Amino acid sequence: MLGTPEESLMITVHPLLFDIAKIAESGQCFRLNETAENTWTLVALGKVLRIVKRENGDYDFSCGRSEFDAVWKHYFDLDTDYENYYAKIPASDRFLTKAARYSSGIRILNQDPWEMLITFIISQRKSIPAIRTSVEKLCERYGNRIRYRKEIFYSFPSPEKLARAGTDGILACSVGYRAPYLYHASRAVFSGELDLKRIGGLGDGELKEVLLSLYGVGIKVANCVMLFGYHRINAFPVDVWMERMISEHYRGLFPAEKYEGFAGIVQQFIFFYGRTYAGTRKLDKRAALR
DNA sequence: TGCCAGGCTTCAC
DNA sequence: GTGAAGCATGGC
Repeated sequence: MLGTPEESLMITVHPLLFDIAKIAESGQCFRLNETAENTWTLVALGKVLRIVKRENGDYDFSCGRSEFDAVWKHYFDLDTDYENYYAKIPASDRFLTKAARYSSGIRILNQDPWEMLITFIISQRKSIPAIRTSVEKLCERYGNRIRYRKEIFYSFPSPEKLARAGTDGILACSVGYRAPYLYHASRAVFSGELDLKRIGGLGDGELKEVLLSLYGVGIKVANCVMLFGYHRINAFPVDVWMERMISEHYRGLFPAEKYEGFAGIVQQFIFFYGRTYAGTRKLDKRAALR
């Protein structure tokens, strides 16, 4: 029996400074999961992509060259030379140097602004595993079915689907008090009152202003949407982990102006380092005190 | 079982 | 303008 086209397509690449495991755990995307040893499955842009990491560092992407070049190369930000960013971190900042080294391979993905808006409204006061759960419920309930290698996945729901779901429908996805926020955003986009493509043409300041005008979107969520949905790499989201790191290592004041133009990338290094490495140590300490 | 989580809106003052 | 209270619910 002949396989489907998707089964027969594969491309092998070896991007520099690219680590899919770290990206999956970096807190910027919630639908990239390690589904088997050295194998990750991504649902994004209405597609399913499987990525396998080989022992020699090569990556197999389950798509053809044309799709890789047209879609995924940009999605994973593979045209950007991250070496430039690492080079700009002064050795005098030992903490940031360590965090950047630890986070080496993370890239800021080019994700869908609509998905980022909804996902990061959900994210407030939720842990990353809990965000994944809510997002997945939302997709299963209101997304489109995608059949891939005999498995069923679900695309991210459209603004129309969520707007028609209403607050009660959205509430069934474990989003709690955020349901009205999600409903309002969905209505705004579906009605055309908020044109996510058009605002992509605005400058950073104006873009942030528009995002902040949405019910349920504050400074943190606006910065996340800017960084992860509009690739405004100077956006600098500060959550409880960032506050913790800044408090511990910068006496409460991070010199973001030193990293003008790419502060968001530096932020991602600190966040990832804080939440995984330093965060684990913190948990270990707690366990030791019990 | 209780605490915490990629925060925001509302309401006193 | 500023600070505190209240908010739903899953994961550990």
